[in-house]
Amino acid sequence: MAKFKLDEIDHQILDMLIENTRVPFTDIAKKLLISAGTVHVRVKKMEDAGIIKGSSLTLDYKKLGYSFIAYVGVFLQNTSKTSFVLERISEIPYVTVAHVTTGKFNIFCKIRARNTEHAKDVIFMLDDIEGVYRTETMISLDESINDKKRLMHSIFNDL
Amino acid sequence: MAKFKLDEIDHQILDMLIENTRVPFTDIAKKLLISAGTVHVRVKKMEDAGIIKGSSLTLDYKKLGYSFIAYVGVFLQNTSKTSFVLERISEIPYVTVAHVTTGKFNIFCKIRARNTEHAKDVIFMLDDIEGVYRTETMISLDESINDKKRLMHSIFNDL
DNA sequence: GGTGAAACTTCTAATAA
DNA sequence: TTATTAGAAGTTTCACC
Repeated sequence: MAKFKLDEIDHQILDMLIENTRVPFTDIAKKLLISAGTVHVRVKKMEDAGIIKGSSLTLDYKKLGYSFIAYVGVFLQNTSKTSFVLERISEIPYVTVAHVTTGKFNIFCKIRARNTEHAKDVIFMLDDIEGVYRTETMISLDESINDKKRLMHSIFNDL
Repeated sequence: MAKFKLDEIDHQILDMLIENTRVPFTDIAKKLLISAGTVHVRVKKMEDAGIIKGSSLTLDYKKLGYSFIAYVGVFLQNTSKTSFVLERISEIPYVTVAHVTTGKFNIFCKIRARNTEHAKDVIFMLDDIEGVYRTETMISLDESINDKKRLMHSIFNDL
């Protein structure tokens, strides 16, 4: 995968859009002392290059009654069953991310649930998948998410 | 934390915005057979209630040269050092998420790096934090992210 | 609550530099 | 590559259901 060449202006545009995707291009233009047309062209270019894959809302799941987060490590009976199990896992909506990993576990996933009871149900669903030997759960007591902008700054300085 | 009451229309609006935050309100209105003004008011209400916390871009980190993902479990010498260590961890931009967890590890984090070499540097940074006893790394070979919309549908059906 | 229309702002594509 | 510009499109407010 080739590295895409971002210049300082692209970087600044991304910076503003990372914080709020609906910020008007005219505002970005004003801040960067360029025209809104230029912002438009640059964003389009980054979209076409696939750097910007899309945009999404950040929701408060706690306010929706889903305050429980856990990570579940999955041990398989046999690694040849990996893709089958991944498929089954992807059918569970409460699993938000799944990884095939090296190290202790074969598959590693993050789940989001209403409460302990509900999480138990979800973990049982995972345990019940054919090919799963056993699972190990880590309950999150507190989640802190690092600023995406910070990472982007480091990435930009590396390029 | 009180659960917020979303009705079918709010849900549909969220659904469209989750997929693309820049979809025009007029498009949403057309699809849901309501006025653009109503969409506007509803979105504002969800923002005010804090359900919608913000919006952000989905970036292709691989294309930016950052294809390495790992999870790192952190063992502390003493749990009283948790907040101090979390502070230090939050200063490392390559750590994207950190959790305080029950179970095997005291702290659990996700890192994103350029490559194995770079990841090693990041893990050494974690190891070097005062109060960290040792760490355990799981390298992600493959990440699959479940559709946010699927989770929202389940949440909506639960409410 | 919702609507429709007016006033205002922003987007976008073509043209020019 | 960037700026300008003008018509198209979107947002937001408000008087009225």
